[in-house]
Amino acid sequence: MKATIYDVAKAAGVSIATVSNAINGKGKISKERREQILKIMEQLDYQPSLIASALVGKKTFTLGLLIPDISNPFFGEIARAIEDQAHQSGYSVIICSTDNKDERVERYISLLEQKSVDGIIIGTGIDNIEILKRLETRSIPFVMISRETAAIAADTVVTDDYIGGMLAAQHLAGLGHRRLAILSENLKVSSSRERIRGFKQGLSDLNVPFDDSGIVICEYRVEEGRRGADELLSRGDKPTAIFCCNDLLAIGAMQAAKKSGVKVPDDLSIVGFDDTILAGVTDPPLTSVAQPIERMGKQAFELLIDNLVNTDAVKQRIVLRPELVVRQSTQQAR
Amino acid sequence: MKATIYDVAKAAGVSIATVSNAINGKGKISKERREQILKIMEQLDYQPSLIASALVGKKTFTLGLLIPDISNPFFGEIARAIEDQAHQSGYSVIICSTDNKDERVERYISLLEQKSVDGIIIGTGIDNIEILKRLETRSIPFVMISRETAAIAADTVVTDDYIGGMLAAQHLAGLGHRRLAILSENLKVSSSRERIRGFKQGLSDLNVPFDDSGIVICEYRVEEGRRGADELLSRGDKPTAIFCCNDLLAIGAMQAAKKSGVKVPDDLSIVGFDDTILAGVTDPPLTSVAQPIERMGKQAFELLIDNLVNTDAVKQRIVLRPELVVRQSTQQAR
DNA sequence: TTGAAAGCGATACCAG
DNA sequence: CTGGTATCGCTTTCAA
Repeated sequence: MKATIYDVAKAAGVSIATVSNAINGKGKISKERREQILKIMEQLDYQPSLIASALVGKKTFTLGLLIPDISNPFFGEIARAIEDQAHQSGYSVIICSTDNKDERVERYISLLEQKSVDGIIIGTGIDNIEILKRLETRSIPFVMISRETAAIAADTVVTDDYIGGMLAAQHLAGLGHRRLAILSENLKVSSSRERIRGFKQGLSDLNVPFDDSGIVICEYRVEEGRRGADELLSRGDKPTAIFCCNDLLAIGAMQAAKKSGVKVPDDLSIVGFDDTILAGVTDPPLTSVAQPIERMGKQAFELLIDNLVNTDAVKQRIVLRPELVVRQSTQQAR
Repeated sequence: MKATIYDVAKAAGVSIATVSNAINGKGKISKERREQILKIMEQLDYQPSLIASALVGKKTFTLGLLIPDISNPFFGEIARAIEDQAHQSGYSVIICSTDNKDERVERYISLLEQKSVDGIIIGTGIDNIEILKRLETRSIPFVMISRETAAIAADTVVTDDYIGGMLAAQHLAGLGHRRLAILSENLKVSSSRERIRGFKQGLSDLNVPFDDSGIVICEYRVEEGRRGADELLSRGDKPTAIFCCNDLLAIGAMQAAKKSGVKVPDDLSIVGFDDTILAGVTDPPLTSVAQPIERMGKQAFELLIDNLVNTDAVKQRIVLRPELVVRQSTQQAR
C-alpha cells in the first residue's frame, strides 16, 4: 500500500501535523527534525496525496483545456504551449476536444467542474453564451485563447487578426497584385471577420480596389478550400492572388490551382494564416501569417493564474501581433 | 459556495447516506425518494465532488498520457483517439509531452502519481527501465502504445512494423523498382528496426536485391531527412525509390529531390510511414503506411481498463496490421 | 428502506 | 517548536 502521512509520522515518531509542516515549510520546525522527516519520507518513498490536500481546500493544480480538436496541428501547438507553461508551475492540463459542439463543451465543463480544476482555458467556439455565464456564476476562472466573446467580460488573449489581414494585403499589394480574392471560413468566427476587415483595409490604404464579390466562404477543411478556390479560378477574371483565412484552406487552394493548371506562385500567389507545420511542408512552401502561439499560451496561463490569486481583477484583453512568414507561394505579379 | 451532499440531504430531509445511494443507484431506495432527491440535486445545481469520492478509495477517472510532443501531428492523432475512448467511459486524460527526455518522464510520472491517476498510457520512449519498474512496484497500471520495452512485461499495443515495411517493399517492387534505398531514424527505436527488417524481407521475397549500403540513418526531422536524401541522390547509382521510416523524413526526401531536380514520382518514388495529415498535403501527396491509430487508441484504453479491474491479468501484446495508402508519390519505374 | 458514524489523507488552528 | 483535533465531501458498513 502507498505510504501516507501517518506512516511517515509514525516512523519519525512525530505527529502528522509536524510532518505536514516539514513538507510545506510552514510553521517552525527545528532543522534537524525537518531533515530527519524528509529522510524518512524518502525511505518510505512517500508522495503526498494531492487528492487529499485538494479536499481540504487547496488547489488541484489541474487545468482544463477546451479546443476543437487536439489532432489539428494548430491546436496541438496551442496545447503544447500551454502545457509547457502550466507544467513549469506544477499544473497539469486535461485535454478536451470539443469538435466545436456545444453539447461536448457542456459535458466536458461539467466533468472539469466535478474534478474541481483550478481553471479552464477555452480555445474553442462556444455558441451558447449561457455556458460561459454558468462558469461565471460558479466562479470557475477561465480565459479565452484565440477566441472571443463580446457577450461576456472575460480574460482573453488573441492574435491581432486585423493586423494579420493587413500584413497579407500589404505583402500581396506590394508584389503588384491587383486582382485579389479571399477564401474564408464561416463568418460566425470573429477572427475570420477581422482578418477580412484588415485585409480589405490594407488594400484600400494602398489604393488597391477590392470588391466583396471576391470573397468566397466555405468550411475550414482542405476539401472545402479546394472547392472554394475552384470557384474563384473558374471566374472570368481570375485573381492573381488569394488570401486564405487559414492554412488548411490555403492548401486546398493550392490543390485546386494545380488541378486546373494554374501555377503557384507564377500564376497565382497564395497566403495562408496560422503558419502551422503544414505551411513548411507544402510545395511550394506556403507564405503564411504566423500567430505567436508560444506567447499566447504563456499569456493565457498567466491570466488564469492571476485570476486564481486575485479573483476580482479587471478582465483583460491581450492582443498579440502576428507576423508574416514569407515562403515561396507568393511572388511578384506579372 | 458550491452545494455539497449535505446541502442536498438537508433540503431533502434525508441523510447523506441516502443521497449517496440515490446518486449511485446503490442500496435500496424507494423510487419516490430517489426522484425527489434527484430533483433537489438539480435545483441546487449540485455536482458531486470527484475529489472527495476519490479520497474514499474510488477512482479518479483520470489518466496520464505520455507522448514525446503533443504538437507533433502523429501524437496529436494518438492523443485524440485515446481521449475519445476515455471520454466515452467518463475518463479524462492529462497530456504529458516528454520531448523524449527521461528527466521529464520522471517528473510527469511523479506528478501523475500524486494526482492518483488510475493509469498511464505510455507512448514515449523511455531509456531508463527503472522508471517502468517503479511503476510496477507501485502498482500503477500502465500500457505502452506504439512503443515497446522488452525489458519488462507490459501490456502493449503496436502496429506491425515488420508488415508495414513489407507492404512498402511489395508496393515498390511491384512497380518495378530495383534500385531502392531506406531513410530511417535512429535505430535505437525498435519500430525503425522492424520496418527496415520487414522492408528487406519483402524485397528478398520477391528476389529484389538490396544492399545495406542503401540505408541512411538520420534524426527524425524534415531537415535531417532532406540531408539524408541528399546523400542518397548524390550517389553514382541513384535509387529510383526510397522508403522513409516516417512521414517527416519522406517530406525531407521530397524536398531534397526537388532541389536537385529529381522529379517525384517520375524519377523517384517515395513511401512514408504513419500517414499523418501531412501525407495528404504534400505535392505530390505522399504514399504512406498508415497505422490504425484509432484502433490503437481504443485497444490501449481497453487494456488499461482491464488492468484496473483485473490487476494481475496476463500481460498482452496486441499487434495491429498497418495498411498502405497509395497516393501519388509512387509510380511505375521507368 | 434509511441513518449514524467511521474513515480516506491531508491542512490548519489552537494549545501546550 | 510540536501535537491534538476538527474539517473537507463522500462512500460504506452496521444497526435500526
